[in-house]
Amino acid sequence: MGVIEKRAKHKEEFRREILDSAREIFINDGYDGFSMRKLAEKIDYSPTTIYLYFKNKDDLLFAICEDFFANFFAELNHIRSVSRGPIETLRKAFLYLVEFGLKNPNQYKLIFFTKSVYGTREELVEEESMARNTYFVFKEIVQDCINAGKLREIEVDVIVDTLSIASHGVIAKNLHCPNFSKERSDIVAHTLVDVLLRGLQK
Amino acid sequence: MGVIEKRAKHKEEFRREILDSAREIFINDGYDGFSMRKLAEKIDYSPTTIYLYFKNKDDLLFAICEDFFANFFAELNHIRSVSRGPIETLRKAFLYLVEFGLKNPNQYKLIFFTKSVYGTREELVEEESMARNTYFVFKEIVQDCINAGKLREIEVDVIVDTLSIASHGVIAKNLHCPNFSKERSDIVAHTLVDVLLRGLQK
DNA sequence: CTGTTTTATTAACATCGTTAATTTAGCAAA
DNA sequence: TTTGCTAAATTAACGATGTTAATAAAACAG
Repeated sequence: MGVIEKRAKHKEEFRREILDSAREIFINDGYDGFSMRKLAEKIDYSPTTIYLYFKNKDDLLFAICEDFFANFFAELNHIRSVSRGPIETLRKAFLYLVEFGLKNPNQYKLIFFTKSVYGTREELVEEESMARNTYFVFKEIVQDCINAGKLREIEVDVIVDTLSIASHGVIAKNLHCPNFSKERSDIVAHTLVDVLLRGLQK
Repeated sequence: MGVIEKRAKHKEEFRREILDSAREIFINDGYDGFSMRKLAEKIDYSPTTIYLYFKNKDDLLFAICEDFFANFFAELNHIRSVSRGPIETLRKAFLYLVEFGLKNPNQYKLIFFTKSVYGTREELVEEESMARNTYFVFKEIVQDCINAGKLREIEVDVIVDTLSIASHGVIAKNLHCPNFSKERSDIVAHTLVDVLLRGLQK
């Protein structure tokens, strides 16, 4: 790209381009491997230019997380609208998260393990964000199962936590044991889901 | 400590002192928060002195991991020698790991989530290390249960993985949700252990 | 006391995130 | 077209990082 055309871009469009390049580096090289200078070189601008569009490195990570949760949020609503019962909804919702993690372990790690992007749960709930919206929908999906009398009467948040524990564990294992094959990851994950849901049902 | 006495120390003793200080910083400030200069200031030596005892930052982390696995290894052997059946051994062994994680989440994170200190499983198995020894003992404990006919006939490594998945998940959850209380962490962890072991038994 | 080895330090290099000061381009009004 | 303003981008720099090279100081063996 020539020097002259640099000015032609609109702000939002360019911001998106930066974000997409940033995500690539973050995913490939991890949080530590990412650097503003590396990103600058990739988009062919000077490092300081990035600061005109993002506050700092963590602001870039935050934007990437919000992107993810926006997609997850939409997917949860879609699943909810097409599936035929609360348990089926829950199973699909949970499997979507795990399968995303298995397909994109580095991104999963980036979002859930690298930094406490959204702070404590209280802080998460206080401030408006796509992560907050997603948390509420997931909780509602579990609550629907309880209301329909399909689950043993366990505190909603405990169930949500148990499921996210399982998901986090699968991906953590996947990340820590690189020669844990794709197929067995899938098998273990599905087995875990079945066991958990059966264990939770009446 | 005065300047003159610095020479009085023996190599091994000093190395141990550095390591203990390093662990404190690693645990309190995380992998990123740790710096050679910070450690140097803490032990009241110049940064480069550390390089006489450790190859680099990651070598310090490696030594800390080996320390942990040495303890874990000894504990597993002890549990094995005092418990009365293979299933009880497995339950205790697994609970020891999870409870260590709940008591020392930052250290657990440091060891299992921060870096791939030991590489792939093949690499882990190839090179002699306390982590390698620990892995083999844990696997043996599971194998003992299978040999005693106490478990459904599932591949040993799958069971080992499933258990470590659960453990990793509990700690990951604990780290990511700071106001996940100690009590509920314990409850969820123990529930998970029971469910898993019951699900695995015939 | 001398020579060698061990231990520690100072200085420096390359890289990082980030800020301040400055230049350049685009555009509207005179 | 020229003037002035604003937005966009850059250069230079600061402080901090991991790490290496060169050097000084202490400990010790002969």
